[in-house]
Amino acid sequence: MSASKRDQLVQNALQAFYEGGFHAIGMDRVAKETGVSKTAIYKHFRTKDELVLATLRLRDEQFRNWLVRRVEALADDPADQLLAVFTALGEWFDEPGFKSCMFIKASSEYQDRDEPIHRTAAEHKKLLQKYFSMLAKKAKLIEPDEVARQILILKEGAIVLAHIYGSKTVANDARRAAETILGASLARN
Amino acid sequence: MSASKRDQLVQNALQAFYEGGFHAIGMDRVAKETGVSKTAIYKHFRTKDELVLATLRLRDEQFRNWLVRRVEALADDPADQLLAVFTALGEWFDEPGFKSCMFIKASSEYQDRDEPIHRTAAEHKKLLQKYFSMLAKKAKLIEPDEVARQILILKEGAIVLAHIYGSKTVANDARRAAETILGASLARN
DNA sequence: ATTAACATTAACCGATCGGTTAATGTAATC
DNA sequence: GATTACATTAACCGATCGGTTAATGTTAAT
Repeated sequence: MSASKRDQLVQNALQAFYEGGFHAIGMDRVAKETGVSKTAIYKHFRTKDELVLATLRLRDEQFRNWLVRRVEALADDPADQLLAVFTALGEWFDEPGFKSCMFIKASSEYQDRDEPIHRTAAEHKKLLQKYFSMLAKKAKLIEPDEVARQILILKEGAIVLAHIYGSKTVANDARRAAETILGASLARN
Repeated sequence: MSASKRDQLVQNALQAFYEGGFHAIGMDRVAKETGVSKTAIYKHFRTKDELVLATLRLRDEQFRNWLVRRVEALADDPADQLLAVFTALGEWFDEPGFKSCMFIKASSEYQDRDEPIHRTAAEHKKLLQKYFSMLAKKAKLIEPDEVARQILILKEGAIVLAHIYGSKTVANDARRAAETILGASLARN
């Protein structure tokens, strides 16, 4: 199997797990929906968990790339970019295929914090927090790290609620909350 | 089976699903851990999904009762009560058995919004939102409904992050964000 | 043309899935 | 004491779980 075929397998498995859930989608189903035989899959991944890990690593890269690019397209000023996060989220929520965050779902199904899959989800969130922290520092906020953590909390809450009851206002509510928080952290300057 | 024994079955099943996940815990396992035979379980619940629904209804009642009582014990003023939500959450996060919110996990494993289990999770969140809305109105905030939705977003985000990487500051961060939001909504009065 | 190396297929493994059925135990009614 | 009603047990159902193995292609080097 060529490298690109392996990538396609991971991409298709990612799609299957995202749409169907990790435990609910079996390896036979993965084989069928990716067009790759089970034997071929197990040639590249020793266990299902390793395949799941590969899909999460791909998702991490895809999601953070998408977010950073979309945010940079939406705003120039770092403070505005922190708010643009929620504009981008709102666009994501409106996509027909939106089904919450893959890492929240992964941590829901692999609950133990020392499981590699759970740890991968945690690392993804840490990287997002670092990104927000960098923006908050560039925006010269008083307490950039705390604000970054709060932005992350708003982001995760918005995703969960957008998935649970597809509210059209949730991205907007989160954005306005972020505006208030940023406003308070700027005002003290 | 007496009514109280049925309640015990649901309570034990709730514990098993909360700790192990809905798809990961099979009915044989439920039977073993509740001490009730599978046949006896299926006398009261036609399907596994109906048992899951029963556990969610119980959890909804338990969680909201706990939250309201804890909040009322922590503060008298309605605005302070909205902040006390996050103090209560922090206590919950510190409990050894804490493993995220059962309804977030349910909506992660039963993703389709028209599934009864998913809808039950949505109703739980709606009821919390109503509770926050009532407090916000009693606190005479300018935009009580919007603030209530934002408090809910902060709550869900805090739960997710507390579960994913057990941060000790996440409840505090959310609380301070709520303080800022409430402060802004009071200041305009 | 033969052989060696690699992919792919599909049958198979024991275990478990959600759910049912037949047999056994137990208690109350007659 | 026989009968009825109900609980409980455990064996069982086909399907699917994660994972393996043997057989079959296919390709490339000899």
